[in-house]
Amino acid sequence: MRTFVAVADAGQFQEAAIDLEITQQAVSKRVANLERGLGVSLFERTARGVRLTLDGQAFLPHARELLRVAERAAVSVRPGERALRVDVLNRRIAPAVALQGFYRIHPGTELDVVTLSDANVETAIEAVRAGEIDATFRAVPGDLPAGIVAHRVLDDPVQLLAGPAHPFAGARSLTPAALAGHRIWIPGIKQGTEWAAYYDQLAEAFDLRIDAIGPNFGTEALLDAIADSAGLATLVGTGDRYIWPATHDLRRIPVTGPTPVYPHSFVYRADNSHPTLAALGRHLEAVRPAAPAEVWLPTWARRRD
Amino acid sequence: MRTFVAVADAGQFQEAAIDLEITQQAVSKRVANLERGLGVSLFERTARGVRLTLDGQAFLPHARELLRVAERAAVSVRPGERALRVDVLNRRIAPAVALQGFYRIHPGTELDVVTLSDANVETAIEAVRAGEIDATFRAVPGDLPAGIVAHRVLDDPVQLLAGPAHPFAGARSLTPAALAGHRIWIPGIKQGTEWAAYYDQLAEAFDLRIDAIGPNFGTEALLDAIADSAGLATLVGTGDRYIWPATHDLRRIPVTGPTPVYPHSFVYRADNSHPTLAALGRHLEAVRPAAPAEVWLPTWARRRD
DNA sequence: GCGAGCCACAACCATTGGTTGTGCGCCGGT
DNA sequence: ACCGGCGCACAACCAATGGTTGTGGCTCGC
Repeated sequence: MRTFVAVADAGQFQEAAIDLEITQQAVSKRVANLERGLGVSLFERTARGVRLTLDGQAFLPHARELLRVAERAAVSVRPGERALRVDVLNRRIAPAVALQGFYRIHPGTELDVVTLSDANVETAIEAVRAGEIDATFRAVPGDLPAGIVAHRVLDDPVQLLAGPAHPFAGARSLTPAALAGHRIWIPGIKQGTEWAAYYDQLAEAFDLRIDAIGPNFGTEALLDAIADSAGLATLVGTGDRYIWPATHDLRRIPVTGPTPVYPHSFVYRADNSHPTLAALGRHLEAVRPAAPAEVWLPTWARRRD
Repeated sequence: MRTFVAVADAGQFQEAAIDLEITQQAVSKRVANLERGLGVSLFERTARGVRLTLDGQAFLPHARELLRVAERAAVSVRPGERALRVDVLNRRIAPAVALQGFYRIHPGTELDVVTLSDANVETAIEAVRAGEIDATFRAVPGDLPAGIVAHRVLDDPVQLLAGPAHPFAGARSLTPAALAGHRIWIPGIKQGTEWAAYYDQLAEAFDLRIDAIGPNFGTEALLDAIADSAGLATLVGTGDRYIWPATHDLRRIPVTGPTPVYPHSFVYRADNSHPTLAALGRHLEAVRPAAPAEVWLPTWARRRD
């Protein structure tokens, strides 16, 4: 491909060969192979060099695009000059949606969204410190190491997600206290994470019955189960993006009085000068949702930073 | 790359190997080579298969994009299913600009803009008939073969392009008759083309002195010459896109009373059912410029079709 | 008509990328 | 605790690829 583009630019095999630091015969072979593979002729051979055929002209911009994409792919993993790499707990929760919003406003930005495997807030912060990732969205219960900063950019109100047969299915809103004793499952929760710590404290505060999860068959299975159940519901973030079939007829019921919110912080190294990091930080400030009137937060998050 | 994506999808080398119809060892080698080339590790090897590393996660979307682009590149030259291929006389004149406008409104459309080499209207129409190209923008002086249709989509008013020292440099507009006797060069004109036929008739109608071009050193050289000359000017289309340095201080002077217009037709096969062709046709109708009050057209274009 | 310039073909060889065979580590069942 | 199955990596081997040099034929300009 690179050879094809070089020849198209040079207008002759000879010169392209010099540019590529190979022999003219090698260029000839490469182009012949490419033409054979595509089944069309890309150049008209003339006495003074070559000229693109119609197929060649049509192919050229695609070839250039391919080289661009290949270059970007290589850059995406080259330490030092790589795209901004941001970790999210999973790709369906509010921070991932916020990142998508950022990308929509700044299309073409070099941004890689990843998910650390088997990570909790400590290992994620360690990954930030080590430079493995540029930033992470986490709830931060403890203290931060020196050089790491965190901004509370997304306090996401919790909602009940329930099927049509659930007693609260028709409610406009409900209080956390009203949930006492009801069975609640949380999708994808893992012990030892800050996510679990949050729901542990929430359960304790309002006497909720958040079931320890048995085998995790994935979010789809959970949503299926909720849709069919009169006794089972789940808690999700307002900004989360869970997609379920319309036939499930699931309802989101806001929780107020107080509103439990999940305190997502944007965590990064203070000395990271990646330009996209700064732009993303500004964007997150700008779209920061307004806080509900009366909120419930875990003890470790009550002083807002 | 394909192997990397297959492994990422399958979650293990073994299964990817079956999908790709090669051995597990070959997959292992390919991935190892890719990792060596990139200088990073893409997978964590586990007992039950593999899992993407952070670098792998960042790399994966780029790899998918690369495969998409490669596929599109191959399709672009595959007869029968290829992108709409449209010929323009050159990439700077109004039809090319119109195509760009179409692409801006319909981004991602499979559209290839090409330029037939050494073609005049007859050979271009023959190329349309043969299916080499889907459509061409041409002025059509003669009759069309059966099955080929042409729509006058773009009557482009001619303007004088002159340097600051030219006698008409300060004029707001001028009549074609006023140009009688003045030296005029036309960029890139070739004898035997419909382009030349148009200017031949225009010259005859108003007693213009359109110089047969000597050696053609390209448009840039022509613009340079005009910028410095008091006696030399050129005629360009209103919709043309010629870029020149600001220091040249070139001026476009509208020609009216009557306004010579160049009648670009959109020419294609009536039986071509390419969806993009229909969309492009509709777009061209929609953006069709209003005709000036009093126009001059060559005799063969006076009945508008 | 002839030389210069450029591309294609042929012969040859190093490297690559595939195969088969094998070893090792991890997890799960007995 | 041990054993067996599963899955990846390494080694040896071989065919195919992709480079090289050498040469021939074509076209254009002098």
